[in-house]
Amino acid sequence: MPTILHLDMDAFFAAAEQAAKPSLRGKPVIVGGLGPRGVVSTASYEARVFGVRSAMAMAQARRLCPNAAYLAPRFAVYRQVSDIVMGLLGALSPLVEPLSLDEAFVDLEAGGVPASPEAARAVGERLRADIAAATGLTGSVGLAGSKMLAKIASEQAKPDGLVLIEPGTEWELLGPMSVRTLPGVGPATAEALRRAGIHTVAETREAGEEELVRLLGKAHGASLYAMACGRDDRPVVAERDAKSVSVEDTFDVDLTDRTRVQVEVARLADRCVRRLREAGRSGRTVVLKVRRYDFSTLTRSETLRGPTDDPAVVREAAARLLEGVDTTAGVRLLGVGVSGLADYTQEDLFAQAAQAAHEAEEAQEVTEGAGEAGGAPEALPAALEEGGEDVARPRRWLPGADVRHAEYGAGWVQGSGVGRVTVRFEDPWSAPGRVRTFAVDDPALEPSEPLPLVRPEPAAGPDESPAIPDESPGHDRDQAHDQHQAHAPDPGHDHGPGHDPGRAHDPAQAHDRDRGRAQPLTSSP
DNA sequence: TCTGGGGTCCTAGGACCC
DNA sequence: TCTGGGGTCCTAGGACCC
Repeated sequence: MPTILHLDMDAFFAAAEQAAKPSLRGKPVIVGGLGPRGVVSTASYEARVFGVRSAMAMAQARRLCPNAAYLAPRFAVYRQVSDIVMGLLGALSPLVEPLSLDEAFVDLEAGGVPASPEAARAVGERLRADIAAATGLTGSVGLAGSKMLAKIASEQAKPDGLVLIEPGTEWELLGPMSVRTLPGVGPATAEALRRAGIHTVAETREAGEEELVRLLGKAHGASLYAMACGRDDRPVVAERDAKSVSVEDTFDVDLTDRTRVQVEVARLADRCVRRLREAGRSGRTVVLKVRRYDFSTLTRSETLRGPTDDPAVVREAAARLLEGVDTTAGVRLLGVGVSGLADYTQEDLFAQAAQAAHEAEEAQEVTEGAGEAGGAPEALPAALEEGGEDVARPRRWLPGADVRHAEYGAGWVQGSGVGRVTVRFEDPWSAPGRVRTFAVDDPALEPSEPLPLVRPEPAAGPDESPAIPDESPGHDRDQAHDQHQAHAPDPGHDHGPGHDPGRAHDPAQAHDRDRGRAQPLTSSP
């Protein structure tokens, strides 16, 4: 019986941008890292027509689709939308397993949905309608008796559809499909299977478990055989505790200066600890990751005597690990992680005491003013340094970013370069807006918070409308927009000078691997 | 202008212990 | 005292996923 539902939002990041920016609807939109080493997170269906795909180098995307809008990801927006969607899933069942911001499994049986195809289909269709109403975006739903099949179903449903796999039809359905369809089969496994003459799921079954174990190892071979036979009893697991926390940066230009490498490792250690603390955790194993100029990657790790969330301890461990790594030929990526996580409360007393002493010391330093470079390690200096080296640092206007102009109201950055920034003035509920250009340091222009994609209900009953956090006061501004003539956008070309080379642009990104045919998006509510 | 960032799980060898 | 046989922890690397 189809008791598992898999939801996958369609071209999530790109669709959210199209919903937020009326001038981009129906046009190719590519969201990802905009720097010289960026990759595509999500391409809208209009961009996929040109061959642009997730995980593709941004440089290649620009060659394939030079007229697309190229935007930096706005995670705050995607998280907001995701929270709304996950909330709708939570209403279906207590057993919801999010896989990412835009994807989740739901155990319908645990939610008391009757075990019939009709009931499952009805729930799925209603969910899709609710998502469209609450977010303005479309999602695809797969329904089946297992996680694997539900996911295959949602893939087939894309975009904006629903597919239910009737129990008893799995064997036939799976047989002709590529081995790559099965979870856990990536490029390496597919290649190993290909060399053995195995291309399809049917051929995988025919090979037999023993042969697969011989080819791929015990765990992998056995699970692959089960999957190929349509057997998948993995349960839907609600909330799993994170097992590690890590941060990494790819640099626009390879680092060769040893001191610079050391500085970056210290910064990463601080960022990592900040995230660790936000999660209320501490960890025992510190991991340093180094990707060299030739893309070869190595990790070095050290396990401490007890868990810590002390930035100085992590920084020192990372620095020690770096000592054993030759970086003279150039480093393209550095990362610092912590694993062996424990709850903060399990922090050993000794470390806690040291930590407390440290913080006291540090508080003092801060009050003493611009303390720098002292032998004493300062905790979390990068946190302050990041935005804080204020004064004359020119503002960076990332394509896609929300802005507000004193006179023209809400808009977003279309591009910037040679001392100018181009802004399109429109909001999620307006008609396509007009473009204006300003000096990058125009005081009337300032960064602003994203607006919700769906206009909040004019406060009727507090219980009625979906919860959209409204953190931007005064979003009903004047702004009469020019209806006609939203000329074709052509943003993003000129992210040109004005960015600091040697520094990564958009460290955080995520993925959206859905594939499918092109189809115009209906993103307005 | 080749190849992001944040995770999970598995394997394999050596240390160490019983 | 010639080569045992687990278990567990640690480290390093790799595949895979979104």
